[in-house]
Amino acid sequence: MLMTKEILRQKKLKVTPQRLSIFYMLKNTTSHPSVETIYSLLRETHPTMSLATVYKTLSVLVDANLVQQINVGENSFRYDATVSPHPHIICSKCNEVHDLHLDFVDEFFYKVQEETNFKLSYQKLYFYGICPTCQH
Amino acid sequence: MLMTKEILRQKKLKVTPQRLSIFYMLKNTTSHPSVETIYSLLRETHPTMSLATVYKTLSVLVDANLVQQINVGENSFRYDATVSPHPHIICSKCNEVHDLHLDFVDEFFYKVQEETNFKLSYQKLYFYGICPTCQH
DNA sequence: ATCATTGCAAAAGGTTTGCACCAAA
DNA sequence: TTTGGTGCAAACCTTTTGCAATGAT
Repeated sequence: MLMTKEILRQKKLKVTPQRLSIFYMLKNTTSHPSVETIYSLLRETHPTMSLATVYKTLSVLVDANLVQQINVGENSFRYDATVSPHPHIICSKCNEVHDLHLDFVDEFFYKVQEETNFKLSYQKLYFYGICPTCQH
Repeated sequence: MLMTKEILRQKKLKVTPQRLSIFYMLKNTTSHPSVETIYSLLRETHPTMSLATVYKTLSVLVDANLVQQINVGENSFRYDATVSPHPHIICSKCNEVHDLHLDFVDEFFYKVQEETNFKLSYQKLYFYGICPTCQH
């Protein structure tokens, strides 16, 4: 919990219980939750927290580059406290979203930059299929 | 125009002026328009077409695999009549979305499949940066 | 003639905003 | 004490839905 507080201070963000709890929860899940999911889970421990606060807090965390927003093809966003540019893989059956850490991603990034003459800043890579568990 | 009609017939979709015009326009643009853009452009030539029809038609075309839906991080979808799984590159300044045709994409796809044991069906790859024109 | 598609309006998400109150610094 | 965050409700925007009228086969 201390760590979380310090990171917020470092970014010159006011430290509030709401911000702490949202950021802390995102750092401790691999499920890439949506706003609705974050809200319902935190309601259990923070009954007064409003949906608007969740939205506002996430926006602040994204702007501070502490959290990234992803869109996997649903009509809502999901959030990920791992901000390094890593690909995501989505199971079309159970709809779970997993992080991928692949060593050849950077190489790919630079190849694209070279071929296009864009000045690239980041990438979002999504892979869709059936996960090993759901294949049975 | 004949081509468009035939493709719809082939997919056993009823051929209507609305479907023809939406599909035809998507096949003849590289701008990856949103529903709103498609609707306003087509209103000029088809004043009675409704927004709901644009949504329903796009849904039909996506299901028939004649059009793909992409989400580039906006809170709305864009549409692309090139259905082969190619990456997109987005300029963060002018917000234009371009197709990328890279020979090493397939290789990348199979590498991910091998490493993850997923049975992959498709991928969505987005690159973000500043385009050559906007760099000046 | 049949049955799917269209257009309209209403409803349903998801997200944003304005403002009074409250809490962090 | 000041500044900015929170919570509530209303508004907004994109997308979906129900249904009667219309059009494609």
